[in-house]
Amino acid sequence: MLCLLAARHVSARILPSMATRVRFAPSPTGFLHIGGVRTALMNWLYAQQTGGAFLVRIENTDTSREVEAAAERIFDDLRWLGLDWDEEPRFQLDRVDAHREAAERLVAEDKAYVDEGAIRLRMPGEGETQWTDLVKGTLRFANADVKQALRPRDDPSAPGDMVIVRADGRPTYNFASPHDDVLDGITHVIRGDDHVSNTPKQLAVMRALGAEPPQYAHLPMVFDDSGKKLSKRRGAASLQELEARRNEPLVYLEEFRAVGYLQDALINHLVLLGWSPGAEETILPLDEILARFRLEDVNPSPARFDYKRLDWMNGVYLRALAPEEFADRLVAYLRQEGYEWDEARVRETAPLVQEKIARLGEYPAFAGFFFQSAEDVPAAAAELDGSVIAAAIEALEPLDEFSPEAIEGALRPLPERLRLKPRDVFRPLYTAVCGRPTGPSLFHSLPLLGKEESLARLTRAGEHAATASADVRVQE
RNA sequence: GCCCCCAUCGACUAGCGGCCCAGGUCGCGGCCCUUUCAAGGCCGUAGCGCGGGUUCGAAUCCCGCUGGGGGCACCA
Repeated sequence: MLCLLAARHVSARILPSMATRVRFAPSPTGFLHIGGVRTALMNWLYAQQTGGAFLVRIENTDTSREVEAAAERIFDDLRWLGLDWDEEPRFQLDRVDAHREAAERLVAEDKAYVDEGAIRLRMPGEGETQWTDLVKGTLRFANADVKQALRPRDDPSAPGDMVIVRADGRPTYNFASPHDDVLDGITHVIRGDDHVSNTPKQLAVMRALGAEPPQYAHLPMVFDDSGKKLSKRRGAASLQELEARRNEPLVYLEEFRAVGYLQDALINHLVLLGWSPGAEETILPLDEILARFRLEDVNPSPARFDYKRLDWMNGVYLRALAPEEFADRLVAYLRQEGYEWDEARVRETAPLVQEKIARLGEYPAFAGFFFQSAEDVPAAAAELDGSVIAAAIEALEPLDEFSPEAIEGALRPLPERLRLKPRDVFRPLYTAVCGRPTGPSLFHSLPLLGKEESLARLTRAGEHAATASADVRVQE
């Protein structure tokens, strides 16, 4: 038992010395899916750990402006996450000629044949195809079953040989992909679970090509909250757009970016989907992940994407940032999201919100009142309390120095004086100043607004409170 | 329909035959702290899908069932 354990770890260390090459191969359809991001991450981690190369291959079927744009977005997403790749990204379509020639060679060797203009690979009808998957262990398929699956359901007399080049000359995915892997010298194919049943077909291609097959690692799927596969849907790339339909779960990396998650938190959360360091730790900075991640330890069962846990984790990372770093991130984030707010003011207010928000995207709603004038701050009458506000005005009015300490000295005694709970005093005040019952420390926010503006807001809110209660009385 | 995979608290997981009347984290509940809200502290909640084996002993090994998922094209 002991030596078995040892062997497992030894093999993981020895294999890498043979210059591993892995690849992430997204298709350029729309946005980069978060499940794909995890696949990319695990490929990248493996390459980093083994000193190998991480390649990106765009599996495009055509070359259009859309493909170009989608590829560019994928590169941008990977760069944003810090998953930098080696060598120039490949485009599958750039190698159609090579694929076609390889297929023709197979025909010449009688390993494939032409059928109604298409080229089909002769598939073995007996025996089985098996491989040792790095995460799933030994996987085996009866060759007869593989063939059977290749026949259309309504045509049991079909040959059951895989088309590798279509009649129109375009190579098929299950031929192009393994051939690309051969051409790129890929040693480890790390990809989603949904490719398991493609693997025997691709191994058949490898075999026919006379190539040494790579190691395979099939990562379990990522499900959404409801336990279904994270589905593709219309992507949204801006905070406003996402807020408009906030009940939809995020699925694309751009969406996670748009609501203000940090790279480190996202990576930390993603790597914990299907893998655990074994020890009782949850917060793992990248260097820690790099030191401890083992592809062999990824567990084979599917995982749900836990949004609440991500929020918690993002908050942890946000709070751990040095204040200047936090401000930098916030400024960059707001700029990216199109807020043209005064940078100096954002920086001033940043320390007041750092401990309060879990995502950078919460800032506009939480601290937007700093960028509004008294008239624009919404007056939520229900939360207001005229007498409390009047007392606050009275306490603040005489202050010469409008400092946090002075304000605290003036407001802190209010609950006791009014014989109210602190909560019943401060919620109305927050509402008056921030437009909602919660916000960053009043003592620190008011000096930033200035005495005049602060009193203006309180006064205005006081009037609202008065008319509101008058309305109520009239109705009664 | 056929093939393949998976199965520990609500979620992510630790567990590799005795150290487990199952541990950690999120969530949820309570209490404390508190200028609102958070954050923080403390306490609590809750799980080995079912049935058979194997074994002195099983969450851990084997078989079956059930449940979930993935895949079955001249799509990628």
